[in-house]
Amino acid sequence: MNATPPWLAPEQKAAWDAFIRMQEKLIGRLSRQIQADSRLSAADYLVLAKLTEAGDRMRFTELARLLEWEKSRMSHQVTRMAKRGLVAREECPDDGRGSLVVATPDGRRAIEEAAPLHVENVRRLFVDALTQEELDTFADLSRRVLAHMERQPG
Amino acid sequence: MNATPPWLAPEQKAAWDAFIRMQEKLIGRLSRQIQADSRLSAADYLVLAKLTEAGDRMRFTELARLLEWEKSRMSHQVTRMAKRGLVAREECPDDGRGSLVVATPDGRRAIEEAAPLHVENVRRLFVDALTQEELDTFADLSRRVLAHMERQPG
DNA sequence: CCGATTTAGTTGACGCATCAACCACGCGCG
DNA sequence: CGCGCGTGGTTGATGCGTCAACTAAATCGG
Repeated sequence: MNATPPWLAPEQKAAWDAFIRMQEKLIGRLSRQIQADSRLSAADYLVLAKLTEAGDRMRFTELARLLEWEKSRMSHQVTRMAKRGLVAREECPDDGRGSLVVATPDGRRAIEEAAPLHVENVRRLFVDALTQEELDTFADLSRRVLAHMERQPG
Repeated sequence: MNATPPWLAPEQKAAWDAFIRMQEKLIGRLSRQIQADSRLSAADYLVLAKLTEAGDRMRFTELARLLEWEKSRMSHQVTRMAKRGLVAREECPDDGRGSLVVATPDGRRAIEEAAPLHVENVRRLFVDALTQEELDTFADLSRRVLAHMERQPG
């Protein structure tokens, strides 16, 4: 007896639906805004943000690790960005296999222009929706879910 | 004076980061699980779920409206799904421009197989992470953010 | 009834994400 | 030394999502 049923209880489903709808709209709007406001995609933004935060030059794998991206994803992304002049690849002196990713001046300029606009959108769409206390609660629950997931397989 | 600064306060940034990290991992895992557990993509799943919920046959635009998808996205998706035999397009008798999307028997079978597995993953990764009270709080805050966004332009 | 506009849907190009297969270098061990 | 393996990274195929441009049918105003 007492097998878990193959559906969610209504209150559980309600919570899940609310989260999914919010999350989709929020992420969707923000990434379209980045595109529209700057010459960067959301992915470009993330890469350049990490990269410039760390002195404009980083080991490929380290960058992938910080973003929690697969190496293949990172590689494709760097290829596209290099083609558009936002970053460059450099050989790694310490390790013949390795490569370094470097932000170009143009890449640096692009993120410096994009960042305030993006932050403003995050504020407008998300931060301003809740009080600080509510934000804290929300963050706390998010971290709980994250921690829970990290204990789960697959 | 009192211009909003071009960055977030640390407590605000902390909340934002926690949410983003959780959301990325959760959505990523779930959609990879759907792919692995069934012959459906996450997008296929959503389409077939709505479609079968509504009697296996729906007006194209209505389907797009329910999922809050752009028509172009819907159209590409239906094309891919039709190619794989999960749905079919039919002409709309009432409106010469219109088209109907119909779940095929194979599509119906696919979602019936996939649904319990997906629900179980949602439960395992998300629902089980929190108490019902916490889920309610989380849902409430999500709905508040959603409502706030809907009052915002762009 | 005719022309203008709106609505329904499609298409092509492009960037993004994942998977699987692959290449190349470094390193440890016999 | 040389061989085998792990690691660092690339590549190609395929599906997804967006934008902009387009076709065709419906509808509205005169």
